Amino acid sequence: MPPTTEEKIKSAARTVFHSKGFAATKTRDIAKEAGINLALLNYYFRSKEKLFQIIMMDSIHSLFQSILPIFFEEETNFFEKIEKFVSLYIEKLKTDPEIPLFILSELQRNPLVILEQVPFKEIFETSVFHKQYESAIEKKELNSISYYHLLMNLAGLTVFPFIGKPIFFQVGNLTSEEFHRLMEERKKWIPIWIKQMLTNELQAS
Amino acid sequence: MPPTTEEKIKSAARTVFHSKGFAATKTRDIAKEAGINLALLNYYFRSKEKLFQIIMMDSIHSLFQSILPIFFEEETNFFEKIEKFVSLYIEKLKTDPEIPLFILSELQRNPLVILEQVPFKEIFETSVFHKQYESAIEKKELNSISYYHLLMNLAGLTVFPFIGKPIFFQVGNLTSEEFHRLMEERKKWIPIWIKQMLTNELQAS
DNA sequence: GTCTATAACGTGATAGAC
DNA sequence: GTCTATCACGTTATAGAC
Repeated sequence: MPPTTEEKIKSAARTVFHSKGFAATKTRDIAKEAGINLALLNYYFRSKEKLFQIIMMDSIHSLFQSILPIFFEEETNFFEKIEKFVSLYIEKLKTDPEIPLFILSELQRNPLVILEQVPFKEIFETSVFHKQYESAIEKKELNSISYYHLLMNLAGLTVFPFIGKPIFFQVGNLTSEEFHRLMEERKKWIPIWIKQMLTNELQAS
Repeated sequence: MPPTTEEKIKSAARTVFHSKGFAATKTRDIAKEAGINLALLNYYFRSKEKLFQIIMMDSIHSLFQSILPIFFEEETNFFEKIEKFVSLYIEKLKTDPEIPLFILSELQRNPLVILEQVPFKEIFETSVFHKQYESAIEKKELNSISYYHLLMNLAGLTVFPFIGKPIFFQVGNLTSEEFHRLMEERKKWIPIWIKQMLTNELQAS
């Protein structure tokens, strides 16, 4: 079944918006990428703004839908959740590496539209993951480090390599294959590093 | 001494470019922010593009000039350099939190202009920091983890909280004061975490 | 150096034929 | 549904008075 015109436009819009952002994207670029006429874009989506909102919501959804259930699982423990999250997220970012920077860039310029629609807060506060963390802290099984530090470390270690990719490529003449190999290694390392942070004796200097 | 007109324009341009990026910035916004007439912008800087290049080079310079010398010091050891870097960088990012996202966003859309002018590669390959790392690996004082992992972890842990700030604020109703307190804590924790990664027994699962 | 007025152009969107 | 042609507007940049 060949893609419909609507799908061709959405797919082209995703590509162009992801790489250039809203302001730098011309509707003509999208039409050209989709191999259709400019007028069709407005016929199907009314305006550039409407089309963008759809792509943005799709992008957020595609980035979070796969990993959210992990944090709400009852049958896995705290560190198993971290392992699953890191593996799945790196896998996702290997195929769509531009999405985080896309979201974060547009977020700075238009916070409300995005943040209002994504219940980050509820997600993290009410998750089983959060409960397991609090419980482990209370039982002194884990070092008492702020939950925010944990989230920042998890996100920073997992996502940042993809955001800073062009710089790392420049620093090391890294090829795409080498980069992917490094990301595969990180699937194993990041959970180990996180576990160390939370369980080892921490000697403040 | 009051700021010259040229300085007022540059300062306004920095503010607006940093928050909106090149494409979304209108020269009228800059003129208004600077409290001057639109024509003056072209009188002093010829074009929006030229003005942007100046701001971009300034931003890169301001983000790297303070931390680069650290990596080339002869008198400090490997872990002392990490401590100094983290402290200085977080301090810098507390006053200019938008610069990393600004650079990374524009980088994706226009890699050459930026990467050509910043010798990241030389910086890291020829640094004393890199030599100390290689030497410690050879003497088996450190776990043999790729240098890229080290750079990614260092950058991810330090910079990512500032890039993802709006999300963390949403997740936790974090106030600006609490965020700054967390960043102060990270000045101490990040070097410790990095040291653990490099020196502790790492049990692969 | 600084301003007002305006030229030149690009872009989002629509009208209307097919 | 899809196209060509065109409108309406905003934006960058400049001309020219002061």
